[in-house]
Amino acid sequence: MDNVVHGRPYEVTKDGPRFRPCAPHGVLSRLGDKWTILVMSHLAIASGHRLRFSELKHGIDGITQRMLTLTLRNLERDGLVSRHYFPEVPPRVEYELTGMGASMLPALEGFTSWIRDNWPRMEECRNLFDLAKAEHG
Amino acid sequence: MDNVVHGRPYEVTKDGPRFRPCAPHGVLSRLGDKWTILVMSHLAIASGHRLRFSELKHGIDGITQRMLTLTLRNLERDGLVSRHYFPEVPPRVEYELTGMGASMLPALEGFTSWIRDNWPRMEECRNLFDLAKAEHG
DNA sequence: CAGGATCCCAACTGATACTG
DNA sequence: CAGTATCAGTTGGGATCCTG
Repeated sequence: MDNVVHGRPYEVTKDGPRFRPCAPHGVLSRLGDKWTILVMSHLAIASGHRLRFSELKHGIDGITQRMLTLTLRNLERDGLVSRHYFPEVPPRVEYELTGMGASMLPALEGFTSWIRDNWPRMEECRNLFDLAKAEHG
Repeated sequence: MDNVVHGRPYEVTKDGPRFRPCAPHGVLSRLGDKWTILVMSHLAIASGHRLRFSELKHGIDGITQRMLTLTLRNLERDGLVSRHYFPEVPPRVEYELTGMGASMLPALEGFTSWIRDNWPRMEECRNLFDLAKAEHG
């Protein structure tokens, strides 16, 4: 009803709370894709939160031209990044975090700092889990 | 070298900072998959942070048995959820947030509250972007 | 009840080649 | 330089059937 957890409303039925897929998943799945966080992090530490295409491409190990383009288009579509095109020869294109994009950084930082703190333990848990699974058969 | 942003170390080269794929992406891609956040949210609001398989299945609209099992196995492997098996007939299995799993909730909540606040604007941006793209050709 | 095993399709990603 | 277009490989997820 008016209940909300993790940004998601849920209804209380006689069988318990019931969620349906909605907003948070869309954003998290975007951030969880292969390159988006790396692009956001790069822009986050850049002066003016602004970099040109080739700087991003060079700074992100292993990204292809195609995937960088797709990632930036998605971020632009979501209003998190703005694209600045300079009709020179050769052309120059700069990408910049928007106000909304920059406003996301503290929340993202909060979350990723939890990850940093807990990552070693998660690795340990995974190893234990895989080990237990391997030996029991 | 010792620079860190979003939980990720990066090295400063003569051409600028350079990241490589690492920890935060793994966690965010897990949370960004189709069902994980829904499962976490459900356990978050459950009494004792604990629910049985069928309660989760019934409470998450559209999830299949297979995907719920896979999602829970991944969470268990990461040490975020623990599995309690009761050898009765018919069998009963309960899933519970671990201490580490519960410790993630505030960070997740911080992030999803940002999403909730900014979601309408993101939707608007998407519509504008799609519209502009459609009319320019 | 909980979940393993299979099959199949859709979506994501990479590699490569081409262009304003 | 900063893209777009195309093709191929891989992965994610749904549907279905079977079992302790």
